[in-house]
Amino acid sequence: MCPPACLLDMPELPEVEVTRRGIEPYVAGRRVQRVDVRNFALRWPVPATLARELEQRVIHKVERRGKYLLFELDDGWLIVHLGMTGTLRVLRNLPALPPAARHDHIDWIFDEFVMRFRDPRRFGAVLWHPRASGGVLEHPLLASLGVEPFSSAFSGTLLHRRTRGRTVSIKQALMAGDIVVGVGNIYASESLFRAGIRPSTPAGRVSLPRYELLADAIRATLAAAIDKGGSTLRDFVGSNGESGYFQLDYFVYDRAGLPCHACGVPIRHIVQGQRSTYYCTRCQR
DNA sequence: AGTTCCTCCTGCGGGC
DNA sequence: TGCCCGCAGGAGGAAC
Repeated sequence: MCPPACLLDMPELPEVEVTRRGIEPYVAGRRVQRVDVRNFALRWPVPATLARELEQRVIHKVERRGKYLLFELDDGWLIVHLGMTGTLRVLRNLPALPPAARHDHIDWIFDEFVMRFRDPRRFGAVLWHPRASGGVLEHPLLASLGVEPFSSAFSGTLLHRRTRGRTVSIKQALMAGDIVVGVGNIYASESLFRAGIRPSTPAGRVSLPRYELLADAIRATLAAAIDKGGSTLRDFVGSNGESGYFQLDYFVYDRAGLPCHACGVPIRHIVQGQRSTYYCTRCQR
């Protein structure tokens, strides 16, 4: 069972979006003075040229695609994925800048603040995509991603169409990221509860009306999490080294054996694709 | 093409 | 108290 502290360290789309909103006002339009890479061994090696590409260059804006953060510069994009335990923080109190701790792998040093990447488990990634290689969405990691859940392209119809003939469970199909992005392990369980769909149902056997409910449930779940994060945004951008991640009151996630908030039946825990799933045996059929 | 399995890494908790 | 072991997880990539 995942201990509570672990839950605070799992960035899904809402956490990534809240991070983007937290740092964008600081870095947009600002010039990177220096880049300090202390550990190049993330999920993929940090490019040896990272400092050379970024130093003395201006970051124009910060966008998000799925769970990837995209920092646009003149000559290319800095791509950051937070993995499981990654955080990006803005440290403004330079005279009292905390010394880099064991898992503080990269600092981007600006005139008036430092942006620091911490990632204890190093499942995160920090990459560079030169403009000469095309738009950032052509990057191999981004090119085949599914649609954004808040875009007009995302709908029950899309979920229905893209799952015809698929035998994989609906929960695993949601998490795969090739149909819709940003629905990780926690919010997959939560969204399926809201939609009243059993996570083990083969994706190809979920009806269109139920997919319409699911699309709404996914948007509602993610939006609620982003709102919650927005209300605690100040905790993200501070001078201390705390995580700052937020946590919704989950309907089912990590609540094995506890009563369903809707009907009181104990929440069940199963494993799908080596990942924990939680659901209500009465509310989800 | 679709599905399943493996892998990276560290912190935490259980068992002794 | 301390040590060893096993597990969790995002998601790409290999193997069917």
